[in-house]
Amino acid sequence: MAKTNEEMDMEIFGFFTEVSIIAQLSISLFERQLPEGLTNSQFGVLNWFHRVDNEATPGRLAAAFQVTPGAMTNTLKRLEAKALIKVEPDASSGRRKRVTITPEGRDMRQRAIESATPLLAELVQAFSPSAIAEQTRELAKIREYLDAYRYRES
Amino acid sequence: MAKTNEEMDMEIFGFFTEVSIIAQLSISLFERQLPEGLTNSQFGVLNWFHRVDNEATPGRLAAAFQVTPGAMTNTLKRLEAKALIKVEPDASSGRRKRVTITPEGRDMRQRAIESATPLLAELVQAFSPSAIAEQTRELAKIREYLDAYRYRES
DNA sequence: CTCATATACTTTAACATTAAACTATTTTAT
DNA sequence: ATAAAATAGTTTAATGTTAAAGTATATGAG
Repeated sequence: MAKTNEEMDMEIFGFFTEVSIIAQLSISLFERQLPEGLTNSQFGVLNWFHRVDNEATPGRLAAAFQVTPGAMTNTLKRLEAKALIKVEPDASSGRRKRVTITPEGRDMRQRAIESATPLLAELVQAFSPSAIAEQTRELAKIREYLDAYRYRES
Repeated sequence: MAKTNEEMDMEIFGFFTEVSIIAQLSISLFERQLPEGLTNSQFGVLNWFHRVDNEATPGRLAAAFQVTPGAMTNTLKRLEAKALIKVEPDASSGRRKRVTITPEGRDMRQRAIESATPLLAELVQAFSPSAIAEQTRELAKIREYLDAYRYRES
C-alpha cells in the first residue's frame, strides 16, 4: 500500500519528534543527577578528555560536539570559572588556545558518572548494550547524512 | 567477551550523544528552510492546528509539546505578533484563553511545509520510510522508558 | 458565605544555543 | 615583501528553554 507524500513527511516528522523528546528528556534527567550546576554540555567536555585526548583546542571541541565556536567559548568559560579546565595560549600558534582538564575536572567527571550510574544501570538492564549499540550505529548514519546536508546547503 | 561497566556506560552516553546531535542538527536544518523568522516551536504550534484541532488553550499546547507554560506563553506571543494566531479571552472562564490560527497562519504553515519538502524528500530517498518507521518505534520505547523514569523520580 | 487551595497563565532571571560581526593571527598568491 | 584570503576564537543580539515567583480566577470545605 503506497504512502502519500504527506504520510511520508509525517513519518519523518515523527522520527525527529522522538529524537527531540529523547534528547530533551535524557538531558533533563541527566542534569538533575549531576553535581551542583554542572550542565550536560559542560559534562560532555569533561568526558571528552576522558574518552578522546587529554588536550584540545576550542575549535576541535566545537567540531566534536557539533556546536558553533561561540557556544564552545561560552561552555569553556564556565568550566574555566569553576577551575575544571585550564585554557592557555598555544605556544606554537598565536591564534590557537590549548585546553586541558584539571584534576578537579577529572574528579568532577568521576562524580558525575557515579551519580548517573543508577539511571545508566537501569537502561542497560532494560535495553541490552548490543541493542543500544545497534541503535547508535543507525543514528550515526542519519547524523552523518544531516551533517553532510548542512554543509552542502549554504 | 563481557563488557565492563564503564564500556556499557560509554555506549549509552554515545547513544544519547547521537540523539542530541541529531535533534540539534535537524531542528537547525529545518529552521533554515522555514520562511523568514519562523522557528521550529512556532511551526510546531501552527502544524498542531492542522493535525489536531482548530482551537486550543495555552495550557493544552504546553502539554502537547512537553514544554513549560512559560515557554508556550513566549511562543504564542511571537506568533500573535506576526498575526499568525489569535489569542482571546475565553468567554466561559476568566483565567483561560482561547487560541486560534488565522488565515495568515494557515498560509504560513503551508509555505513552511512546502519549503521543507526538498529536505524531507531527500531523507525519504536516503533512508526508506520503513527503516525510519522501524527506528521510530525503537526510539519510542526508549522515550517511554525515560518518561516513566522521570515521573518515578521526584 | 468565606477563606484556603487549586488552576491558568504571565513574568523574570538565568542559561544554552545560533548567526553574524568582529579581532587577531597565519597562510597563500602575486 | 606585501596584500588578500583563510583560520581561530570571541562577542553580541536574538531566540528558546526552565524554574520559580507572581497575578488573577475558580472551586470547595467548613
